[in-house]
Amino acid sequence: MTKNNSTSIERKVTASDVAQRAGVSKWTVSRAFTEGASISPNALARVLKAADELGYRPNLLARSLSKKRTNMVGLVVDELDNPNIFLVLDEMTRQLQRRGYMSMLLNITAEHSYGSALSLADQFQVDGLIFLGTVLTDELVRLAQEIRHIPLIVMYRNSDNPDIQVVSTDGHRAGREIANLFVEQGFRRIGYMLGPSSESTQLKRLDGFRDGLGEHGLSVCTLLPAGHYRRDCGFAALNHYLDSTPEQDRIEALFCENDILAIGALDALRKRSETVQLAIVGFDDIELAASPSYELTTYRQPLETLVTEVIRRLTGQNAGDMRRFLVPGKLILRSSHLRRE
Amino acid sequence: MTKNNSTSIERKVTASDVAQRAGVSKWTVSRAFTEGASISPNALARVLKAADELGYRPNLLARSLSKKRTNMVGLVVDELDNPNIFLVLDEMTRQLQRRGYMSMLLNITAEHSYGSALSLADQFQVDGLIFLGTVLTDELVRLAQEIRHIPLIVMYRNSDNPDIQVVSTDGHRAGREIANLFVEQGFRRIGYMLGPSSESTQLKRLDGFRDGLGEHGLSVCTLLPAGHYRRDCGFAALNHYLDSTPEQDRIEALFCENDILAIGALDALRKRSETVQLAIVGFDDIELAASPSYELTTYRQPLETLVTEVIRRLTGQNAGDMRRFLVPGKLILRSSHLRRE
DNA sequence: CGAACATTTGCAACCGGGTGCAATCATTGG
DNA sequence: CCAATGATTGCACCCGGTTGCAAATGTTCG
Repeated sequence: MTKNNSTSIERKVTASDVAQRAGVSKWTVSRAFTEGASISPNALARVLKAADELGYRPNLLARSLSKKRTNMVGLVVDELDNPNIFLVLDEMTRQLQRRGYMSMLLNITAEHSYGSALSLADQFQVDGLIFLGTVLTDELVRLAQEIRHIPLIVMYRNSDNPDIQVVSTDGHRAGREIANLFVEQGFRRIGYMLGPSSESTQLKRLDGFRDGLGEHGLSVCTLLPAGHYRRDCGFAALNHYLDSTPEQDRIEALFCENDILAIGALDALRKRSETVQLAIVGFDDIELAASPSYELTTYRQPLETLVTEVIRRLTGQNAGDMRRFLVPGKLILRSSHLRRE
Repeated sequence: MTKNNSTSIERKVTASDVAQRAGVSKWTVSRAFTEGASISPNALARVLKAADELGYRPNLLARSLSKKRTNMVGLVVDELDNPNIFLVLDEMTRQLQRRGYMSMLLNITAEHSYGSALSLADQFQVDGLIFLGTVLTDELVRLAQEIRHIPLIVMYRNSDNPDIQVVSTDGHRAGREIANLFVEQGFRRIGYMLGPSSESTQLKRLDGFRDGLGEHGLSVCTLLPAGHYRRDCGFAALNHYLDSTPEQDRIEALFCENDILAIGALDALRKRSETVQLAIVGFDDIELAASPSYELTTYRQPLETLVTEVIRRLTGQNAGDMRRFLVPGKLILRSSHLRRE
């Protein structure tokens, strides 16, 4: 972009300014910046030259006013303390930007901000709402639907609401794979640590885990509720269990609903004075899982595939009419699932 | 909001619709939604009633077109893998939302996306750019300045560019405090692990650390460059140092530029077969620092204060003309800074 | 060379609100 | 009771683009 030394402190350059300089009408300028519009090569060149000299960039808000689309999407987030969300945000914002979309972060961590956050998104005319690992309460869904018809997509979770598209890892299948892993290791007394219950039901991991164990005549013998997806909650949950369960009654293996809980659980094992035999598997494969402090066996979700699919749906290219898009992830074997020596 | 059962699939409700229903002109509707506008209590009530019945919400994009402000701010982020950014994003988006601002996430992780990301922000007419723990390269600053005059604020870093406001923890002071801590513990051979060098110079932690040691006749005897703020980089950096340094020559204490590096360093200690005597201190106080696996002594930045100040400046209430706002943080003592038994 | 068709380009109107001013209405007071 | 004063309200026009249509220009071919 050529340096504009005369009027850089002035107001924004508009299409009319460019038009005047290029000797065309402002409508022609508009066409120059519209893909596939009817414009002569000559006019196009003159407009682009003038635009470059003036440092012109179209005002997307004005454009959005007449077009129906704003190219802004709301990313609804409620667990900014779960490290997994980082990976997702990174990939998602990057792919969105590459396609000219702007990501608006909607933080609904504070309970009372449900309504105000969605209302704000509505007023800013977002093209769609993407729920990233968000607890989809009925209240939240109801509020989202009050916004004029835009795609509502939940990623990393499931939902039975017919108005919400689901793009997620196949939690049921993942649960079964992990059940098989434990069975192969010869464990028989097996537990499951779950997060916020409303959320757990949307993940289907527990269902698959139960079914998988069932196929071998086993069942989940202990459920450890952790309350939130936070390391300290996982820590406390397992600690409490160990405190209140005599050694001979304890589970031998534990599947934690996600990595941050599993890491809390591993911390609990480390912290105790006695040595506890307990195999642990997590979910997500966050960076820390690879740490030599944890060596966590876990299940990696196909992030890039999921994000791509979310954006396809967002831009209305949803092939077929499948409301749900479920893909398998990949088991990442480290050492935490092994019987300890 | 009253259920609107007749036209919920229709286009958006506009001010004119509300006006018609309330029996006033659309300008009166506009006034009803403008703080401090001149409108009779009677008209206000009628408009609000009609608006509620129709589910009307003003179109903020249209409003932005005539007003000068958009109430959208760009959050520029480039290290979505440093856990500390979570805390910041959470606090920042929450405070912004509370004031009716929308946060646009600008991910500039991929080098080539510098320009396109900022250009996008420009076209969306953001009211300001906040650099959250971002490497402020000259190139980035130049691009940002090409946008028409809006506040540019860097948080968590320093900058000498006169056009950029700085809101940050006093890194120099923090470095001195940590130097004193090590000196009190009786350490004499002391090292420092730094991240990307361009960034390190903006933090001033090393300068303060050096000065602090200098006051006791000591100096930083080893610099460990980690390349990036990532756990595996911290891990590799310390590992490499230990591999290449005979035991008697090694440092006794190490200040890592942030927690995630420190955690990598602690992982390196854990992973080694021999026991290494090395006290470690980090910076940020991320959640994981409290883990019993790490017990990391660290330095907590006054997040809420910083965010509040950023928003004050963003909204143009910058009292006085101080370009820099530097506040002290707080040393959090755990056990990693102690001489190991 | 001129009719028939294809490309370009300009124009009025519009997207959904906001601004400044003038017209209208309601009070107040002489 | 009527003029002066202040509070409300309506209106034309603007913000910076886009759309649909018609006029203008260019091209093809009998």
